[in-house]
Amino acid sequence: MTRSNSPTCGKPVDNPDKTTLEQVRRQKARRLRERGILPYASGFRVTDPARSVHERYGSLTAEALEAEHAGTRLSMAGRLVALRSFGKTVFLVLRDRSGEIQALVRKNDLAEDEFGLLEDLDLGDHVGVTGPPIRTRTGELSIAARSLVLLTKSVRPLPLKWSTVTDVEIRYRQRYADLACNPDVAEDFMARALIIRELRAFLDRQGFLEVETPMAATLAGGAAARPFLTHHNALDLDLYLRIAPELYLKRLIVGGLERVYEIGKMFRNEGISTRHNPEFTMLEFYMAYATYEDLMDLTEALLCHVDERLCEAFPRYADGRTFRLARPFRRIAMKDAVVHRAELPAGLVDDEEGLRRWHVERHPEASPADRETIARMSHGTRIFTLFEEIVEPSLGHDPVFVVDFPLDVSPLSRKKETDGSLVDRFELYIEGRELSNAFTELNDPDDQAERFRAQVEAKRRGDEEAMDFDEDYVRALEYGMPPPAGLGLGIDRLVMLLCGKQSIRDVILFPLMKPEE
RNA sequence: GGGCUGUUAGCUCAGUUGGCAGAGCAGCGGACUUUUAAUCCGUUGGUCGUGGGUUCGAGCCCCACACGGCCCA
Repeated sequence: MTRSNSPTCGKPVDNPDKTTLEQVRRQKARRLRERGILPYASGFRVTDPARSVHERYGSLTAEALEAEHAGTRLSMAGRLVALRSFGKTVFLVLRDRSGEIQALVRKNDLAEDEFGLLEDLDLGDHVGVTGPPIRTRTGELSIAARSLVLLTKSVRPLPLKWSTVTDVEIRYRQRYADLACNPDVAEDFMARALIIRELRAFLDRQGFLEVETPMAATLAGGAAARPFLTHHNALDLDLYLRIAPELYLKRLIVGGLERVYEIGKMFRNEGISTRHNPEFTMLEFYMAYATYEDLMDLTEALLCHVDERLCEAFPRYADGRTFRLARPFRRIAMKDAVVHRAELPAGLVDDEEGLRRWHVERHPEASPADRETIARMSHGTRIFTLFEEIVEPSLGHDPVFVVDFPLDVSPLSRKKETDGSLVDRFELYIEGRELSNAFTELNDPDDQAERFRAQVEAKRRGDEEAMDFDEDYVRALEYGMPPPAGLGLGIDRLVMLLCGKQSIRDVILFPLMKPEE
């Protein structure tokens, strides 16, 4: 037989003829074919998923079921996850996407050849049963099988009993096996879907329009990151995969859409870690006539709404949390936080030369090249760096808005009217990790052009994450952008946070893995 | 990129000083018409991640590589 090698799954497709367990299952499939039973059937009318059987009959006694439902014919299909045989009575447990239900199979209730099917069933097969709801002697709600059909033979064994798949390498490379063996994992992804659904619901109610902007374009802007390069053959054109939708969404604000959002994949050509996957999902929204302060309020409301819905549907995610989403979230100014946390002498934070010396002296063990980098950074970049070094690790568990970022690290944000070295921007930290980044948008085309020129200069000096000059974007600003504020929020990190996952790979169905071999 | 660490049966894992490759579950054969990880009797199953090296002898020691995990940059 032939099998294709998928790129994410190099070796697991070993030679099936080498494992006895598979040979046995294939042998059973052959036997069934010889008896005229197809091991891979087509279709089955399911009218009663596991959960609905429990919901409808779970409160009825054995006597009530016997008296009122002896003639009821339920129909359910699922994966066989347990089989207990007593010779002429066999208990099956079937799992579908809604839950599990037991089927009681008695020899006397079935046609002769149908009962014989059990000989050739294995854990992992998909089967369909029909029959009335009953309660067994030990009180378990079950379907008393009047018919039993094999729908799909599983020729590769899954661990469905004592053990399960825990090896993360198998879990991420063969997510299908992970999902089939670990119902909690399926629930994690239902939670992810719910979170995204509720983000949309909240924004839709606020009058935002969901839009889609290009994933492949000739410029990669809107964030500091290295892009992936791809190629359009017909146009013989190099294209970048997007690193952020920001500049497109703001073009739509120029166009008058006023409130827009996009949820989609971003691609950043960087390393892999428990918090980074090269492709990830981000929400960005932009709102005309709003400021970053308005967005802090909106963000609090958004996150509290989503979390409330999540915990209603899946209460287990509220257990064991170390943070609390209680409004209003704490707000601190970046410079104040650095001064306070680093216990800087009065005035030093505004003394460019003095702060440089202080910063260099903080790193006596640094290599000459690193000391040179530290010495050369701009004053604003230095304050931002000191924030990351000194303040970030001590932010605590609860949500904190860090506000008033240096201009030098914010090429797209509007300058503060009271202090041109700062911008109207915040980042939201929860559990000490950055979750969201937002600012009042720069809508002055000349200022924007100047910031792009600074980025181009930084790129020329070797900063691979600096942006290119986006002339079309500046042209858009020249038409006039109603003053907006905008926010970006990492969906994967939000799901990690709300669902208590330590690795981004636990919230991405198919995380990037190196090919095996 | 650096440090530490893991890879043994389908799954989860033991494996002593370097001396015949182990367990539970799954599987296979048998008993059993109300079980809940059913039970009982019997039993099969291995390229010890890959490739070298040391040794009379390597799952174990050494080197390289592959793929993971954790920490750091």
